Amino acid sequence: MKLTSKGRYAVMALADLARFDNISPVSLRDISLRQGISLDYLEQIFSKLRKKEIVQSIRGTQGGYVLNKKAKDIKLTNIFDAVDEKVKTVQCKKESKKGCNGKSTKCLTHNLWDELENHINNFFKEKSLEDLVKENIERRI
Amino acid sequence: MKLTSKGRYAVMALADLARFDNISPVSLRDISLRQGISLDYLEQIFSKLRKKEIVQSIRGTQGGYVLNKKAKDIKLTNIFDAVDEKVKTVQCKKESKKGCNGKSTKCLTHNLWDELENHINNFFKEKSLEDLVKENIERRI
DNA sequence: AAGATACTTGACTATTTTAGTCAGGTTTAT
DNA sequence: ATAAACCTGACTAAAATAGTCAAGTATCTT
Ligand code: FES
Ligand code: FES
Repeated sequence: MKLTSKGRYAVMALADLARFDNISPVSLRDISLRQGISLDYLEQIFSKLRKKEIVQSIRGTQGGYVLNKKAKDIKLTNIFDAVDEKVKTVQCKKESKKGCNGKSTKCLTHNLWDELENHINNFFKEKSLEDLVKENIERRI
Repeated sequence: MKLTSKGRYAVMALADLARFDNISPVSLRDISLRQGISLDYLEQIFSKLRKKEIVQSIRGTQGGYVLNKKAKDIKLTNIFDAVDEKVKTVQCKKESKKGCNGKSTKCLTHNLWDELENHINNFFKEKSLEDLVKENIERRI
């Protein structure tokens, strides 16, 4: 069970963005250099973030991206949702009555994995981008 | 972020095993049929579980596997450990002082992912095989 | 108006990981 | 003897991931 780069980079890039976007738009090039993430890959990620209205783009020279909401209103859930980083623990389709083994009842572990999924998602629902930025400022002092 | 089959099957198979192993050894063939898991794959998994002393094997006709500890002393952590299903959220090497971006300090999100890793592992540390068996018995009533 | 910067889009590909399969064993109860 | 079941290691197909690449378009600065 591991976190993929897409999710990791999305949060990392937004954490970087959130520190400066009140001054001026932040270009992906800068984020790429500061965070060591491929520019082309960042573009894919920000395209999704923009479509889900987490960031706003400003084209042209001196352009870049800015947050589209307050940092405290952007939860990790929203970010992960936007870039399709999903938590998947059960194997079956949740809506279906059928189990993952093809049988007509849910398997022995279905409830367990469902609990796990909720457990993980709770973490993402609680944490906001603001929490992350604050923590980094404190560390720096 | 998703759970892999290896971890899922390991727990599923042990949950099945735990229900009957007090009567007689449970053969992988039976588990394979009941849970719909490939026999060959189960053998790989149980080889690891045996090496980590979670199950004990009994060879020959009428053989099979039995738990090597009490169900309440087998935590999900132990199972996942045995089959190398690890939770990996940070990208860097934890021991190292270096960050995942190659720089000399940890990245902006390192602490966040570390928290997440602990959050998930706590779930695995608390849940035992006994919990799982009990839950299934209750559901059945 | 020109040039540079930076966003936009979609297709393509290499690498890695996962999820098995396969072929050949060995042990032991009956 | 023979069948049931464990044991081992190597091999492979499929899927997912993590990018790259190419060809744009918009806007600011000079
Ligand atoms: S995970 Fe849902 S039935 Fe097995
Ligand atoms: S995850 Fe550890 S430094 Fe980025």
